[in-house]
Amino acid sequence: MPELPEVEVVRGGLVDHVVGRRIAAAAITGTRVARRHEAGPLDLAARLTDATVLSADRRGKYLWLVIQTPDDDPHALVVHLGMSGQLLVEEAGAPREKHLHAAFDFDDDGPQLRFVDQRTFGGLALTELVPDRWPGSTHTHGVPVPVEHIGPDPLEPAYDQPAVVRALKRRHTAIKRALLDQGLVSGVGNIYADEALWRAQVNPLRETSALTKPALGRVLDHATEVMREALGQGGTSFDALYVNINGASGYFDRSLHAYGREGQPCNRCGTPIRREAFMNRSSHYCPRCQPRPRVRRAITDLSRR
DNA sequence: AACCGGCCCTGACTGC
DNA sequence: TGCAGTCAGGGCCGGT
Repeated sequence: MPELPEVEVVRGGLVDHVVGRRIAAAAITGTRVARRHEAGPLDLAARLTDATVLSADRRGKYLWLVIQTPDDDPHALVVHLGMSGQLLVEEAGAPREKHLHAAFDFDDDGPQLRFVDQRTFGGLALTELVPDRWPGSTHTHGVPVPVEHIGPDPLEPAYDQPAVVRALKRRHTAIKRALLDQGLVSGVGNIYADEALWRAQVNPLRETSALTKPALGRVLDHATEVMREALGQGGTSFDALYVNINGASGYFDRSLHAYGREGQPCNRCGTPIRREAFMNRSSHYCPRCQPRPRVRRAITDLSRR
């Protein structure tokens, strides 16, 4: 499941293998992959033809190629990998993958760029670039319109952790839901949210406004740290012609303390890790190190009156 | 306005 | 063996 570290690995692959090349032909299969491109798949393919890739950029889990056509301003080809999306760099003659949705040929006759996605939660869209509203932004071409509402991720200079802590203090929602809200801080998905909360010893259901600012800071510090560690390991595991999202699989095996460990002993205290349904997902936590919040007194009192 | 739940999608797995 | 049901979850959308 691509979260920030996996998407960053893919971005690095695009920098190495795609940036600087000119698209000669784009083939989009079906309509679902381009559902966020309002003008449809044929328009998307047509407008990418003869476009030169200027850069590969990322914020959180959003990835985009800045492309330049001869008679237009730079635009963004936004790529979201969703749950199962992959970008592959392969020879044009390579067998078609079962869930191949898009293929790009380049005018240097080098390898193709392909978008493969089994579950098509991901997709492609060509959008305008707008100035980034966050101070300290390093996105020199701006950000795509669909990324405007996405908060900076912890690995970019525009990330302002004290500001995020202040925003969390004003929220009245569970800390895990807040971590998964990409508008506040981006890049954290279900796996790293569970890991960060385990490391910080905070229950996923704790109210953000009820946590102290130092505790909120610790949660964010751990989220940042766990993603940095995953990136450090994931970045070593793809070869030259294969830009893969699965760089973190080895990391999962060795380093996860909470996610996917239901019933196994907590690595701090030995208590079996518990899994609970939350937001149509699962939360994994140690019931001893991360005790459930007490009854929400204010809400309970109100309901009794 | 903030918050929350439902939905999309397909392959792997489980239980009868 | 086959088949129905469940699970995985990022992001968007609509209801409260």
